[in-house]
Amino acid sequence: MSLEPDAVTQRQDAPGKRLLMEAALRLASSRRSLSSIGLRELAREAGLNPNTFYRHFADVDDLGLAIIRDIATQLRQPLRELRREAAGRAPAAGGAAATPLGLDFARGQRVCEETVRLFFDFVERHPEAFIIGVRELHGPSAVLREALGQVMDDFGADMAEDIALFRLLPEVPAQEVAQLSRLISRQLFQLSLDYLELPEGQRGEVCALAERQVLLLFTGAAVLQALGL
Amino acid sequence: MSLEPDAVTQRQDAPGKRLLMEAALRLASSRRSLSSIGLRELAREAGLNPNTFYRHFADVDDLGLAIIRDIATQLRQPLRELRREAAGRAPAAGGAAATPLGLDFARGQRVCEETVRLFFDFVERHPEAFIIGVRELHGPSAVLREALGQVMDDFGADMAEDIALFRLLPEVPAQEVAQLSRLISRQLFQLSLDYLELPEGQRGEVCALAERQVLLLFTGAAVLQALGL
DNA sequence: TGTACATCAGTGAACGCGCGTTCACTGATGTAC
DNA sequence: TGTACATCAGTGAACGCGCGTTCACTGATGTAC
Repeated sequence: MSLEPDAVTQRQDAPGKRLLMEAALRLASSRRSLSSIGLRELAREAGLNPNTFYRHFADVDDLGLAIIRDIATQLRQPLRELRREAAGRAPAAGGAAATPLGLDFARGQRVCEETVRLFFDFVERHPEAFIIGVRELHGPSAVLREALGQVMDDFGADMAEDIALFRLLPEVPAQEVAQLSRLISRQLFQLSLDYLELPEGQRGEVCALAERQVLLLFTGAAVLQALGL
Repeated sequence: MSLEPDAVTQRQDAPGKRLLMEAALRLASSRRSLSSIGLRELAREAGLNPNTFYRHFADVDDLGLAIIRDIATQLRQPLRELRREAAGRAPAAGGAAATPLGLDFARGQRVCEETVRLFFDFVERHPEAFIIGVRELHGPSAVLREALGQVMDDFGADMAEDIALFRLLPEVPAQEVAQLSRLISRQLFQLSLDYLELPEGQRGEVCALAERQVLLLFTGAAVLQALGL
């Protein structure tokens, strides 16, 4: 079950296939959208014959799907581990006195901070993946949009599972947590682009903004639930 | 000051320029991203000679900017009016008893519902504008991204101004309201794509989800403020 | 162990086509006198 | 009021180029017997 993150699709692939996917990653993140990459442009970037493309992919959408699957596999498991690491480092509060509205604010805040910070560290190490992911989520190809929507929802589902596991929102029903997680997941992905666009020095601001927003959403969900709305 | 929404740039423009912009709107929303539209493809769609493009625009980004300016002008004022209409229809609660945490929940909820519903009605009448807006916000052209980011922030600033005007978050400082408004503004634009992608029957769900999210954010902001975090 | 054959990633030349861009032109509208 | 000229949106032909796709080929690897 737990293979090395980048081994699943890549190790057994032909070198040319890998070269093409890496070239597409490079081109799509810096210059253009995935669907508008030219086949010859791609081959040039990969240092291969234009024709080689057809040995591995039916068309550009096919390549896009392969890349998305690859990215999703590379990101999903590490992101879970990040979250569990963060939750593990922020122990639960002692008494019920510290938990108004059934919310352990201090712990929630610490987990948010930790997770968000680790998330953006991770963004910094995989810029292309995030640029392409967010861009194609609203891109012109319906096939890729759908695939990426699914990936995002999977991330959201993971997050919801962890929120339940660590009892971060004990009073809130599962379906609400799921919606909240999807919203946070998408929002963090959006912010990852802002993060990458800024120069080194100002990235901390995006991080702080994200922490604040996540805390805001957790609080809102807990309070609305407590008020029975 | 208050010109007709679509008169500002269009009435004085040459017919060919209008035809080209409308053709680009049609193509970019249905098929491709703005920056990947071919100049001849565009001319064909507009029923004009390919050459005519150069009479009005320097390059494709130039056309994109013109379209964005046009869209922003068409949307901004009507959106404000929508919000004021909604706020006007939801009168303030009577006593302080109904306003725990300094929040008039009943009124806030009604204003959210009304505004969000009117917003999605509006989305339904201008689908191309929203599709292009959100797509290019994360598209490959840095020039267009920047221009659209500015537009979104302007929308957010309008919203913040109205929140202050109608005293929907009286306890929350202006800067927090501004951040909250930007977040809501972006989130609603994102959701507008989901809305448009669904068939008629399921669109209500997106609307309900949006209402819930906006309420969640308002609540979170008010509570965090009240708790002094 | 050796030989014959199949598989398959990658090559290189060639095709027809649509692209962006240029040029010189037309014809309508506005303006000077 | 009429004539001459300038402006400018839109036209049509032509250019060279890079594109996607095809074909027949090579050479390495694996496999059957």
